[in-house]
Amino acid sequence: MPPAMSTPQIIQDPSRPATTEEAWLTAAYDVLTTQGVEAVKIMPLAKRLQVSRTSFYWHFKDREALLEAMIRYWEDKNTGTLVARTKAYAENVFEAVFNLFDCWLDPDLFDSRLDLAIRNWARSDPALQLRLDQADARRQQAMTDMLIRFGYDAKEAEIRALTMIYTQIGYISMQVHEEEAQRLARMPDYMEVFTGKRPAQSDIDRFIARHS
Amino acid sequence: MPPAMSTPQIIQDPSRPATTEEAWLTAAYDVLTTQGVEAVKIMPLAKRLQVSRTSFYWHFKDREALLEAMIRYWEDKNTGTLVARTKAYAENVFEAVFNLFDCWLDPDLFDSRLDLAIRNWARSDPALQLRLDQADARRQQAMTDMLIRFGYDAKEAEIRALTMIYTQIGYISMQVHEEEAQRLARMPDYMEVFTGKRPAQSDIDRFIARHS
DNA sequence: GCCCTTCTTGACATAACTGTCAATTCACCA
DNA sequence: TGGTGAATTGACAGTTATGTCAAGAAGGGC
Repeated sequence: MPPAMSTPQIIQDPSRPATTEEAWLTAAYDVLTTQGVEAVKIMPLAKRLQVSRTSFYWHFKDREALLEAMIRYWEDKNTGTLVARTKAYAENVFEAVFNLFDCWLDPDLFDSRLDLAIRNWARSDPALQLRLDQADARRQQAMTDMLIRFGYDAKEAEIRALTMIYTQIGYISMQVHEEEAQRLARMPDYMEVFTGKRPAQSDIDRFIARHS
Repeated sequence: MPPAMSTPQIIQDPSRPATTEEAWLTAAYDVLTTQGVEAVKIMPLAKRLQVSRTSFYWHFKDREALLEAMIRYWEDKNTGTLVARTKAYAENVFEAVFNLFDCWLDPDLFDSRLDLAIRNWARSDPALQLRLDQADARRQQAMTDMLIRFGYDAKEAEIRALTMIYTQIGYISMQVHEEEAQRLARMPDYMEVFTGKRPAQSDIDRFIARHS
């Protein structure tokens, strides 16, 4: 396996990729998130990178290996951060859910485009679907546990966790294009729907403040 | 344009397709909903149908035309039914939202697999994305109006409508596989999250009754 | 029986993609 | 300067898809 497969963090590097290998990875990431797996083809990527198509095979065994690198990156990143977020310090349920909302707003915490791409891809790849199901189960458990910690009974916590998850995925899936400000402004209302309670103005202010 | 393009209802016909043209349509529909547009290719479809690949071109101008038929079918069906459902008779908001839940439970009312497929497809097809955005706007408006009719103020109605839409799409997108019974059992809890109020037992009973 | 419309087919032309391999370039360093 | 390993390349071989066309089958009406 090529070295970069275990450290595909490069993908997020804002600077222009340093090595050709990184260039292949970022290009693949780009196409994967905008057009789906089917569009991740060596020939077009080579054209875009202004590089010989066959040089790809020096860095990666085959197309499969490139795609595997994408999955690794996703696994390392998305679910991990989300689950960690449910365990972050919070004085009340509003603070806890606002912590989750951060993932919604900050691309560094949760890569929603990639999440969607992986999801679509998994639909025609049973092995990937399995990994995805496991990731989803972890996310759901973590969110349910969080709500239970703040006093919801198990059944209600589960439904509310599911609502949050589905809403997030639905939002991503629908490719909503809201103004940043509007999105932020709506958060307190979502909060009320998700928790069933109205947050204190101080909770809202703290949340808004850290996103400005 | 081939005749069937304006009447692709055949897709839902439970019986084995009568004509070859219908066979192409149902096969395309099948692949589209399970594997995505990219997988809708003439050659594999021909293989599956045990028919010559080239006979396709007698029925349809080209691959494009087949895909257009899929879009037409989706447009004719999904948004139309959903919007109609928001206008159905209801004595209170619970009854109204339960009417919407019907779409969730009854594949005849709303084809969620197709909806998801169209959504993914639209990500790499700007023209389709436009049509999809219009459909989404219609759905959202209809649901918001419904909630306003039952006493929610405009802003709250909008957020609650969005939550319902995102939850639905998220549920579809995540390919959840719940037992029919569990799914049904959870509906009253979702109801409470979505409306912010607890439904009367009679509303629940009426809903459960019509899904047995 | 014959024709005409409907539908199906195989041969042909073309394009895009994948992967292998041996030859070549490049950059560094001893 | 010359050698060595890292990286790149073009030619080759193979697969899968698209679409055109002219020839052929199937089945009814006269």
